[in-house]
Amino acid sequence: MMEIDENDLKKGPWTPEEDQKLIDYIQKHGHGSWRALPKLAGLNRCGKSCRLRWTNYLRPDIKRGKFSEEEEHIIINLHAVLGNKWSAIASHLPGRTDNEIKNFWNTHLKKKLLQMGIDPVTHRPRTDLNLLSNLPQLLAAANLSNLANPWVDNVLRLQSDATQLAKIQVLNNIIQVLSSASAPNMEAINHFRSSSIPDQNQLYEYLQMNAKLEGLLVNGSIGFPTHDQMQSKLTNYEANFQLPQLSGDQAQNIINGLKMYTASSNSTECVDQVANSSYSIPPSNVLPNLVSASPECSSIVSQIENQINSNDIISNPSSISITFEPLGDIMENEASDSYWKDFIEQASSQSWSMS
DNA sequence: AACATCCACAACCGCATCCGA
DNA sequence: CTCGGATGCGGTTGTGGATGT
Repeated sequence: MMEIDENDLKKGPWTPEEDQKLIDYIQKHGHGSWRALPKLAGLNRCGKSCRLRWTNYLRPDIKRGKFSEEEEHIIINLHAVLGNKWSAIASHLPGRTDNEIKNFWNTHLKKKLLQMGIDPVTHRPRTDLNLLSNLPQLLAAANLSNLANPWVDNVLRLQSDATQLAKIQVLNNIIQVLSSASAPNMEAINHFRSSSIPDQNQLYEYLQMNAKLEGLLVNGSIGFPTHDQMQSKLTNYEANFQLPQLSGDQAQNIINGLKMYTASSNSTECVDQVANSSYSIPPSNVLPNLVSASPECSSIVSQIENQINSNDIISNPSSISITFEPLGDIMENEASDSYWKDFIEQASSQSWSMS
């Protein structure tokens, strides 16, 4: 119920009378200093409470009511790019507040994605979840083509070599864990960055490829792509992307990074399994070499641009939802601000349906 | 009808960031 | 430069209505 704090300021739900006082005052005088406003407006509230009530509820330009399907898709796409940056997402949805979007996400969209078998944090198929405990089962699952996730299952069916895909998947997962936005381990990531990996650009390439695959898996219709759709996408995908070759040193670094990452989470056994398993790292004779490494950030940017502009491969904003630090640096770089602004504009207008 | 549980959402809290003196 | 107040942000909580038993 209504509560009064130690300064005799009211908390909790606003009454219509309070709302009216706030509206009247702001319409006459503007809000000015929020701290000073309550006294001037005759409200027994703190300034913060007034600001929140105004910006989230009383502001005249607020759009109320249900989110449209289009808004829903925009939110999902932007979330894939921006994560829980609610205010940034809100800035692309006129009339919607960050609070409203956040609530909508937590109450509706998260569940919806989960039901679709997509991890709402990573926007990846949920087979990535529980990675560390699932690793030993992954290969067997791939060989049986019996994964619970329909997207992955589809892809696996289409692969001539399910084992190879399992290897890709494992490496995906390792990198995903190391770069996870939900639980970043800076020590491990920095290890990755500063250690003796010969060419980090190969990892960038790999992540992009990974993102492409993710795009194939996650994007498209809400509902499962048909066999023909998957076949066609995969054909394009395979024609355009190749996997990086990782040397033994690189592999060891990944394992070291993973060890550091998991050292704090009682998963050392799993790490050892990864380290010792025959399928944890793609050997060079299984995975094709990189055609070319792209040494410059601008190259990555242009590749992403091509990706956005290309019609042949699904261009899903979530395909850039990589939180691996070096890419994060690019996103932080002021020089590329305008690029990202453009990108986000495009992302927010991406068509959701598979064409 | 009464009670319990679930669910959606407004509002709060604590921390981060901004900005002017 | 740095300090402190103002504002913004994201996570979380509390409340009330809806639904289930």
